[in-house]
Amino acid sequence: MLRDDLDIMPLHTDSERTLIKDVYKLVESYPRVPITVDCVIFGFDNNELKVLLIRSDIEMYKGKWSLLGDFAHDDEELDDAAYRVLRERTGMDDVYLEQVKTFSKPNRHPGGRVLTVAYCSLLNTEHHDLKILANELHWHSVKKICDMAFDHKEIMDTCYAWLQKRMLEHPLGLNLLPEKFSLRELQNLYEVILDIKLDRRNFRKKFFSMDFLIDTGEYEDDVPHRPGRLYRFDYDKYQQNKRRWTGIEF
Amino acid sequence: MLRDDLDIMPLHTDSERTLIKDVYKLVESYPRVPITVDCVIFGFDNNELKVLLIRSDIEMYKGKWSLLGDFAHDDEELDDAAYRVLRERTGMDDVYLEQVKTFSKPNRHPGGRVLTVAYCSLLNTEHHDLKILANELHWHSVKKICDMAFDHKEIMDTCYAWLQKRMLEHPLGLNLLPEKFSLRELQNLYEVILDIKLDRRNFRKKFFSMDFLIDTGEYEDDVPHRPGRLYRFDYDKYQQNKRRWTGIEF
DNA sequence: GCAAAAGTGTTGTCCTTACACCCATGC
DNA sequence: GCATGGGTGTAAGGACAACACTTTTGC
Repeated sequence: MLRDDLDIMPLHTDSERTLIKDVYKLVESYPRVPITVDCVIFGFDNNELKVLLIRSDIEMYKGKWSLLGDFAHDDEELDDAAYRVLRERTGMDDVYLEQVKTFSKPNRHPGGRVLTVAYCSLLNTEHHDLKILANELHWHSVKKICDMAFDHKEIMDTCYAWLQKRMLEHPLGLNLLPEKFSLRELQNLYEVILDIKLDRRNFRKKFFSMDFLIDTGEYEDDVPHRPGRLYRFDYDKYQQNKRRWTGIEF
Repeated sequence: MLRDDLDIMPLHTDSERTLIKDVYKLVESYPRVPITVDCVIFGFDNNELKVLLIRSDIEMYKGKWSLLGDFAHDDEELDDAAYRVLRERTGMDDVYLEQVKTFSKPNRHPGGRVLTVAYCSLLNTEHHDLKILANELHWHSVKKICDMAFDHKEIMDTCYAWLQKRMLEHPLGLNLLPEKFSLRELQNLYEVILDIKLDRRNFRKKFFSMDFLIDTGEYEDDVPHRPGRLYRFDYDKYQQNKRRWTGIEF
């Protein structure tokens, strides 16, 4: 077929068109828009999925809760901006972070058009208790929160749905648990986030067959019943077997 | 636990903080960035996955191929901007279009910082032959294309990977076929895009069991062998059963 | 000793895979 | 009549779901 040849077609028509030489001038002619990043930072505590929020400092949203965000600095890649927000607010480096979606409704910000790029972050609440009381920064139950500033509820809902889907494809949830965890904790995590009930025996079988849990030999402490074994996530083994991993199905 | 009470916590500290009253001034203080949308428009023709490209009109990318894109107009939502680009270039409304990812490397555009939001679009090449010859707009084999302007190769690769994954979750591929298609065409589509080989009988069984193909009663024409039946996609039935749909696995 | 959760195996069912032969059409 | 792909059914194996009892610890 003729079309197959297009990739090596000579540049016969370039000379007929006017090419743009001054790319700076070109870019200058584009309209410009303020850009922010907003981080939906999930944590898991007390058998609930939590999200880290701050009180909005905008008068018209007085009392409402807001995602952690900031505008993107000049020449700052958006991933870096999101990491910066995380670092500034939680003091944590090295957390799970992924871009989810860009929100662009013209009236989503009352002060004029502002685009925002939503990021989803997962972290273990135990490591971050120290800074929580400053700045009205608090963990909120994802299920209960409803009154949020801007379109932040919509952004949070989008990220939650994204997380639910994503958790079935990768063992992301482990980012929400402490380094050592029991299988019960792991199962609770899946049950709560996916809002389903699972059979304990089948759940154990499934995860053991995936073969990336390391038995630490240690046991739970401070539980009013028989303590369970504690496991660690074998990140290397997961990376190796990643190709074979096709996801979880419940 | 105490944290459960946070959602109904009184606004005791609001009075101590300075609230922002002038939101316009706030937004004005943000740095502004030019935003574009880029559409990765896939088509399926001659048993190949194709992508619709235009010759770059920027001198330093002379001869290279470029995605179809444009800057976002003032107060234009990005989805609308992407639709506008599609409409202007292909004359088609009502095509599949979805936001994929935002690209923000500071040096991705030689004329200065420009963010771009990538969209993936799927359309049936048969309907768009008319406008293809204008403007150096052409369909290119996704596998063969390599020399592209800006970071458009990376964007295309990202959208292609996204499509591969997404096709297993939803019957997206049907957007790439004509309204009436044979099962052989459908299987070719999956085999080519996912780069796998499938058993013909099992493929048929799988799709019939999904129960959203309507037998038109018509048959292929112009084939040098026994003609196959033609089917249509039952969009309504798919919508109804969407909840039960958990994806395809090969 | 009692309450509460940990830990463990088996069976049936369903879904997936592998595989071979006849049929309709164009030439 | 022959080449090409269309159309169909079955059997074996593997994955998943359902299910109950014993063990260990705290109190």
